[in-house]
Formats: sequence, structure tokens, C-alpha cells
Amino acid sequence: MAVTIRDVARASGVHISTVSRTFSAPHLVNPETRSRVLATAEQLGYRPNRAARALITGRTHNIGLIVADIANPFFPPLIKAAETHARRRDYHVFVADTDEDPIVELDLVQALAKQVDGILLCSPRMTDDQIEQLRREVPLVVVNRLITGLPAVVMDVGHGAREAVRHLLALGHRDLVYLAGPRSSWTNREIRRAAGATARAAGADLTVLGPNHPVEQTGAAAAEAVLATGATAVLAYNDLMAIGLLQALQDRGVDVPGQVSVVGIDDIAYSGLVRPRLTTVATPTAAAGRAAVDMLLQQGDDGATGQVTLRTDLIIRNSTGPGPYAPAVAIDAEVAATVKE
Amino acid sequence: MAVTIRDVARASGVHISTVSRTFSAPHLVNPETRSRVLATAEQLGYRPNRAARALITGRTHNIGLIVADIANPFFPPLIKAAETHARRRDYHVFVADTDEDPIVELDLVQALAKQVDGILLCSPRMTDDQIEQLRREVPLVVVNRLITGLPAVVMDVGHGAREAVRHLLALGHRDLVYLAGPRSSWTNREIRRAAGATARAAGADLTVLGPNHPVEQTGAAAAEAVLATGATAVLAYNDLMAIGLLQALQDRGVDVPGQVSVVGIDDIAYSGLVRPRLTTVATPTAAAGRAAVDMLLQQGDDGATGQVTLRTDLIIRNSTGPGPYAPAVAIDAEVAATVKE
DNA sequence: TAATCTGTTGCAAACGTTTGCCGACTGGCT
DNA sequence: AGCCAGTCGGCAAACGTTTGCAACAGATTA
Repeated sequence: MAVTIRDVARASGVHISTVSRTFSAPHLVNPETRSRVLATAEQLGYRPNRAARALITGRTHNIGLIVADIANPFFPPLIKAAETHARRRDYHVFVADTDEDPIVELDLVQALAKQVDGILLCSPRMTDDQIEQLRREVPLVVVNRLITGLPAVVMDVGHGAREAVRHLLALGHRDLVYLAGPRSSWTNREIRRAAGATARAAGADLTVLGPNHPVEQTGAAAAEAVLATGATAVLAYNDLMAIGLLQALQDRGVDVPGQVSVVGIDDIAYSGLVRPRLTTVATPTAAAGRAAVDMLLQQGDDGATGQVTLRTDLIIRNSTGPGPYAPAVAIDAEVAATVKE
Repeated sequence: MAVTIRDVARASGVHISTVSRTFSAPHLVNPETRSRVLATAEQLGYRPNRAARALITGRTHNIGLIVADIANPFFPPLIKAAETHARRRDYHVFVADTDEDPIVELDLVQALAKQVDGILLCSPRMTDDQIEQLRREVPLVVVNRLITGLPAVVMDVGHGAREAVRHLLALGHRDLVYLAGPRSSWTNREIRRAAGATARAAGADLTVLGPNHPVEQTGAAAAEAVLATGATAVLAYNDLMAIGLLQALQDRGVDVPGQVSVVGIDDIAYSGLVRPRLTTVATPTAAAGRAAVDMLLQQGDDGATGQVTLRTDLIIRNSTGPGPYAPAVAIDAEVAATVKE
């Protein structure tokens, strides 16, 4: 049915090995022969069969990209960047969605293992042990989680969380809430630790609410609990939850940022579109996707397992404002200072 | 390196063909032998090599999913649903992004053709001819576009657009704008035609502004042009543009829906989060993804090329309000009637 | 008792490539 | 004229499966 290397060989009067070399080792074939072969190949519409090639070379030129939830707006920019970057290097990308389920995740890696040259594991929910185990079956790069000995790309959310808390403290807030994400999330632990330490160091209070499924609904559902703590400022695990909370607070007649300030994390496309515009910590997801692909493709050459950390930045918009302990003057200056920092 | 069918055969004392049959035709092997083979396979961690299998069966158990822009929030729910649905049927999914470029699209289909059992082409930007041509290389299902003779899943945006225009007319608007999408989009043509016909039938005016790249920025950039037309209501090609327009209008001090009403299309996750909440036409993207996968997988069996149309519904929120020709009374009743319809 | 059938297994070819090896040819030197 | 090096292209094995065919055993039928 489909046109194979054999058809091209026959049509151009050479052996199949010559056709093969025309594509995979052009310098070994006479320029004249080469162009003749290329011409007939083109004319016949020949495309090398990657599966057959993979069988013998052991390289599939495919990579797997496993994410917790495609519909979570955090991931699409990462997926897009990774796919585009991979394709530029002649790799195709399997994308799969685990629905935040570690079991599905495990299955998926094993199912994909034989079909790819490596897998990008984004925000994995498995245990460290499981991941280390899998690494023996297939090259892995982990995104958004740090596991010693494993190549990884992480966003420095700790830094972002510290900046966010400092910003809130500078605005005069003393009673803070961290609206937590999934228990198995490395990012979640990082944020909690960094935010907690920063608040404590300043003698402020940080109540942790959670863990939570990181979607808008749980953010909204947490509004009651947040108000019950008496806190005046909230840092949420991600923008989705922050936005949900924002809406729920407004629905209850609570003014944001007048009565409560809200900060998100991720800077997803829409956090600048809600009203008030969300103050948030921007994470460079596209860059992370590209870096992870690079790391995975290099991995084959040497066994070097680097770990890349990408910086995050606080973006101050309109969902944060002065708190009850705000210095009477120069709040604007404070804010400005934080911005510049 | 990896464990093959041969290792399992040796370890369980049978021929490789028996091992093969244990997996691909269990009823042909003695239950006792079967369980022995399965046991050793399990113990050795054997997983059939899909590439090798594909080579001989001609079926890869992979499908390709090509979209115009992964980061466009319209697509992630579709991708997610398609992937999950495909996986349940033991298929893996290649996802690729064309960046709205027909040339990339063409390349991508050809590159993927040999590696998949079929391709889902979502909102393709190629010409009908090109697509028909490709169909000879690989089974295709087109989403969001109707091409005679090709299996397709479309959303009935025509219906949604008509409903939207009727809603605006009922509210008392007579000067409407359609903020158009990409020229090569089938959906765009459908909307324009349906909206135009409906407006004309009611003796109202519909100005078309475009074509435009279907992103938020162009929506915002169109604010000036929209105001210049003197129209009091706008239907946008998608929610992204509608939201961009919404923001830009508000930034200019134009009240929505007080002075201008805005309707979007798609009902992406965030259209309910902006203020005012966006009135929009909901398209069942997840269902479309599943239907397309089903269609593609069935296609192999018979050559039946159905075309599925999914209905769309107008969702009335707060970005639309009474227009200059509003009937003095009973606006609420009108609106209520439209809602029920 | 012989013939036929059924169920289970082994054998070997095939799928479309890549690649190490070897032979043939070319042209430049001596 | 003879030799050598270098270039080019053919040969065939290999990758990990599936599958048509044949072999064999035991059961059933005539």
C-alpha cells in the first residue's frame, strides 16, 4: 500500500541500502546518485517509516509528556512550548493526562516507555520511590519537582512565595492564610515552607488551609473558612483557586482588596482579566517546557543529570491592598519598593 | 537490554509464537500454558513492543491530534477528552500545534501519517483540496469544519449565532457588529452567514469587522473600530476576542452592557469569571473530542463517513442588556423567554 | 479399525528499516 | 604497467513482533 524504501530503490535503479543511506548518511553516497534517489523519493511521496527505523536504531524520535490536567490553564503554554521545541528537533510528542491520579500516572509511563526516547513528567503525583524506579525503564525529566539524582526543571516558587508574603507584610497585613494545593505536590510544600518561614520571621501569623484539589471550585468553597480565620490576606496555591476565592468573596459582599487581599501563583492567561486583576507570582512555564525538552534530548549523550531552576516574579495588580497594620503614610512607596525589588 | 518476547519464551519453555498468541489471541492457547506464560511475563516485566507489532499488523494504536493553538483555551478541554477517551480504547495520542499555519499543518499530517492509525484535524486552516488530498494518505476526521465526503464533527455554531442575534434583537438592538475570526475558518463563515441572515430578516444592520487573528489582543484592538460603527451590540468570533473587547471598552469608559452589549462564542472556562460575566454560545468541546475519536476508530471497520453535528446553546450572563430600541416594558420577560427557548 | 476432527503448539516468513562488511571501480602515483 | 587508496554501492543480518501453515496428539465418528 504505502510506498517503501524498496519502491524507491526499484524506481531509481539502486539497492535499498543506498536509498537508506541517502536519508540517514548522505555523505556516504555519490551526490549524483543521491539527487536521483531524492527525486524519485519525492515523486513517489516516500516517507521513511519511523517505526521500522526505531526497531533497529532503538531511537523512536518520540517523547512523552505527562501532565496532571491538560485543562488546567497552567499546562497548555508548557505543552505548546515543549511540542514546538521538540518538533524543531524532529521529535513528536505524546501528550497524556493523569487527572491528578498517581496510579494512572504510573501506568502511563510504563505504557509509553517502549514507544518513546524519554518522558517529561510534569508535576508528578507519584512517590519519589516510584519515580526513581521508573527512571530505570525510560529516561525521565521531571518538571516542577525536585528529586535528588533526577534531572529536573523547577520554578523557584519558594522565591515567589517569599516575595508575595513580603509584599503582603509591607502592605500591613499580619494575619495570613495559605490556601494549600494537593498534598503530593512538591510545589505545594515549597510554597508552604517559604511562606511560613517568611511570615514567622516577621512575627506574623500564617494559617494553612488544606490540602485541596487545585481547582477554582475549591478556592470558592474555601471562602467561608478563610473568613473564619479572621485573616486579611490570602496566598493561594495557584491562580485557579485564587480566582475562585476572589469570586466567592465578592459574592459574599467582601471587598477585595478593601477587606481581604488575595495573591495567586502561576500568572495564567486569565489572571489579568478578572476584576480586580489578580496579583500573582509569574512562573515561566513555556521556558520550563523548552528547558525540559532540551534536558531530555541531551540526556542520551552523556548521563549528566542537571537540575535547572527558573526564577519566578511577583506581579502586583489590583487584588492586594493595604491591611489593618498599614503604616499611615507612604504605602505607595512601600508598594513601589516591592515592585522594583 | 529491554525484555522481549524471546526472553519470555525461553523462561517459560515455549515458542515465541505461543507467547505472542498469549497476548494477541488468548483463546488459541491452552489455559494452563497461558497462565504460565503470563506469570513469567509479569515477573520479567515484559511489555509488547508496539512499534514491532505495528510493523507487521499495520496498526499502530496511536492517533494524531492536530490543533491550531494549544494555548487557546478552546482546545484543552477537547484535547483532554479526546486523549482520555482514546486511552480507554488503548490508543495513545500525539498532540501537535500548528500555530494557525496551514503549511505547518500540512507538514505535520504527512510527518505523522505513517506513525498513526488516523488523525484528528481540529479547526484546520488548509484548503478543502489539501485536506481531501491528505485523506488518501491517512484516515482523517475533521473537527469544526464541514467538507463533503469527509467524516466530520462540527458544532452547530450557526444555530448559536442565530440565537445570539435573536437575543440581541429582542433586547432592542438594531445596529450590530460581527467581530470576525480567521478567513480560513469554516466556523467563521458559518457564524457570519447565520448572524447576517438573522439580522437581515429582522431588518437590522450587521457590520462585519475582520478577518482577525482570534486572540484577545485583536479583540481589544477592535474597540475603536466597533465604536466607530455606532453599533450597540457585538457578536465576537470567540470568547477570547469578546473578552479582549470587553476590557478595552471598559478601559475607554464605555459601560458594558449599559452602552454596548457583547456576546462571545465557545464558553471557555473563563468567560464566567470576567466582569461582567460574558454572555456566550456554549460549544460542547469535550463531547466533540470524544465523538471524533469514536468516529476515527470506527472508520477502519467500514468506510462509513458520518458527519456529526453537536448542538450549541446560548448562555445569557451579564454582558448583554437592553438596547436603544428596547420595548418600554417586559424586557425581563423577553430575556426570560430567550433563556427558556 | 481407520478416518476425521479439534485443540494446541512449533516453524518460518514477513513487516521496513539500518549497518557492518566486502567487492568493484576510479584515478593518481610510481 | 602495476599498485594503492579511496569512494561507492550491494549483500545480508538484525530489530521484535504476528500469522499462515503444518505437525502432532487425543477424541470422535463411521
